[in-house]
Amino acid sequence: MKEIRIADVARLAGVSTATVSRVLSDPDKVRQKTHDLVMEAVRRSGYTPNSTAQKLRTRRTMNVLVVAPRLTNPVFAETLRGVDDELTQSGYGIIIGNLDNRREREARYVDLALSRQVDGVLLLTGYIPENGTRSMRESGLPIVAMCAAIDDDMIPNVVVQDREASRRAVEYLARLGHRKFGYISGTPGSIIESERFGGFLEGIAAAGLSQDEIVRWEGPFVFSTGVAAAESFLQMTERPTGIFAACDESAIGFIKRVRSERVRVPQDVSVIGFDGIELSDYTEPTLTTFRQPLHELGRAGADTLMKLIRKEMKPGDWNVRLPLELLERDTTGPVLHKDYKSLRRATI
Amino acid sequence: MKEIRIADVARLAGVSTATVSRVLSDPDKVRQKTHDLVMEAVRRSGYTPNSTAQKLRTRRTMNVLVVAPRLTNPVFAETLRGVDDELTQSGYGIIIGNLDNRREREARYVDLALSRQVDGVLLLTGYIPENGTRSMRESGLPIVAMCAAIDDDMIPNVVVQDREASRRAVEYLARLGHRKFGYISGTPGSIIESERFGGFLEGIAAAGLSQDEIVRWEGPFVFSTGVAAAESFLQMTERPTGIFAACDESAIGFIKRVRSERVRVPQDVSVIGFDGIELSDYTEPTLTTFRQPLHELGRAGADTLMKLIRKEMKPGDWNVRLPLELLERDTTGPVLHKDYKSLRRATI
DNA sequence: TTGAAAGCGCTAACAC
DNA sequence: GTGTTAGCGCTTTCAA
Repeated sequence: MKEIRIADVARLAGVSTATVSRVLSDPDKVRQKTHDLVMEAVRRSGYTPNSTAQKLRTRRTMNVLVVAPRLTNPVFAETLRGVDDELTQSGYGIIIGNLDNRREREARYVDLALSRQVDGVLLLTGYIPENGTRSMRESGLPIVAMCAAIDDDMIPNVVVQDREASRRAVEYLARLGHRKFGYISGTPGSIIESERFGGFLEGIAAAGLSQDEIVRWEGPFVFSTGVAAAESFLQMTERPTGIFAACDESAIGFIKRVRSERVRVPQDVSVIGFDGIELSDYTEPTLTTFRQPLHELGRAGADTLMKLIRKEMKPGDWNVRLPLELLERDTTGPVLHKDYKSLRRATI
Repeated sequence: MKEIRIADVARLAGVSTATVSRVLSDPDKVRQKTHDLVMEAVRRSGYTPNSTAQKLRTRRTMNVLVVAPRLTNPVFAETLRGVDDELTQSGYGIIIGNLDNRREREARYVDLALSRQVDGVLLLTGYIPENGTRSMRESGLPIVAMCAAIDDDMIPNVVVQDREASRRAVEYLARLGHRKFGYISGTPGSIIESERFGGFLEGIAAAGLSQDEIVRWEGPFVFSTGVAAAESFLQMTERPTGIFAACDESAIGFIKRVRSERVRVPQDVSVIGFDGIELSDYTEPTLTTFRQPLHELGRAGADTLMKLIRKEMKPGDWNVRLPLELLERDTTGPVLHKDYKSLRRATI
């Protein structure tokens, strides 16, 4: 089976290759009669343009690279859908750069950018990938950061207000009368974790509290981190009454564990999560949390990249910071001092 | 920032473009001194070859398309890792075609193949994708089917022996004395389901039993299908003693539900699953099941495609059928008629 | 409205 | 060992 080239179609239709090309890319530039003639030839021959040749000639690949730490993470998956929606609309394809949490896999995608297999890059990593020698930045391609701000004039940030929301979480608990706080962390060292913890501390300071008053439990962004935090919590004699978990999974883990020891939520302890995953609305009691606008984030990031690629904006032109929505549900409530003390006697 | 081309490097090193190309692709063909000279120029200029131009010239994209029904399915995820291992070794990249269970998404990937953006295709779909007008087959690209056999001389099958294993499952239960069987299906209409049910029926026939003796519960490949099957099972007066579930998830759902009604596994009912997912070894009791050689499947499929691309084999040359391994664990055992009857009186 | 021709950046014959 | 040169298949001036 021989490859069909544009010249074959041109010959079949009795026109030049230029005309065939015009019919396929901009039909209005061609007489109706010619158009029909060419389309018939295309159909008869089963011609599809060779995309590599198109790319070389137009110097556009119509592909965008999306680099993510780990695909199975539902947060990234949902963001990716937003990206997909926007990009598909603009006729762009997506090449997924899945790091699978291993930094050595970055090199591959740096090379992809350097060798111009994509027209732009969306970073869900929080940092700029490197291949040992060179950074993706050197590709000169438009890049948009979509997971924590990257401090680089050439890279617009389209992010969620993690820090602000974390601060608001503390304010919210403080307004309910809470004075003693617990913080369940996410993956130590990750950008998201440090943003959220930073916001949490800001909230503590704003409430006029000392950092000595808080308890911090460390662990990755998973259910069991919350369970471990709960174990520690249950051992304490002076328990915090307001718990902020850096992700819903650990909030849910925490609640499940303390409830099994007859600690009441929210009467004895208020818990607020982060992310607004689907499950948070199905738990008993339903989880108070911040909903991340992931789909919007995906769309906004992709939209920004499109503008950058089309040179409709310059990198410094704007930084988007999307707000999170507080979902006031049933795991938070006012402090009830008496109940809390009697409970402590009963369960310790 | 101007693009650096091979001519720039050539000028910088004082050699021809052909020499630069040789240094980069086949260093042995060039004198050591020239090699060093060129490499220095490459480093100084920060040159990376334009991959689109390479592709057009060599007529190879060094990319393979992998089409999968749904990425979040752990079965596909694990197969994909095997594919990745093999392909990376050969210097090939992967373009993931995720259908997300929506057939209309096929078109995109058919076009990808037709426009020659890949050198070959790995199908985890069980059928050949189409775009409404044309089939991926018309691309003329090498294709390998890795999920149920596709009956096409041009497409080698590298598959797992679903049918045989299902038959063996029944044989195994029959050997333990079971005569009354239940079948918990997977997604109705899917190729995998029909293969497994087909094998199950073969086993029933081979055991000299009638199809009237069996109970079949329908539902997708998920946990809740097993739970629903269990509800139905619990209502029965003449319960089957041997249950074959078309996937581990539903086997686990079934077991969990019946155990909560004091039905003992395996004393009252034997259950055998399919796939050998990680969880199957963590349940209580541990699940008897067939382990799918997913990683090997991925490697074998990718290896076959590589051979096809390199023209080291013709499509009809071989069809691989990988056997599944029976993991005899704790949810299967001999029939105990007496216990079973007394139990029935107690729980109904 | 259409055609001729140049050239995107690279590799691989072929010649030296 | 190295250079010269002819394309890979397409789009896009430019001229008619």
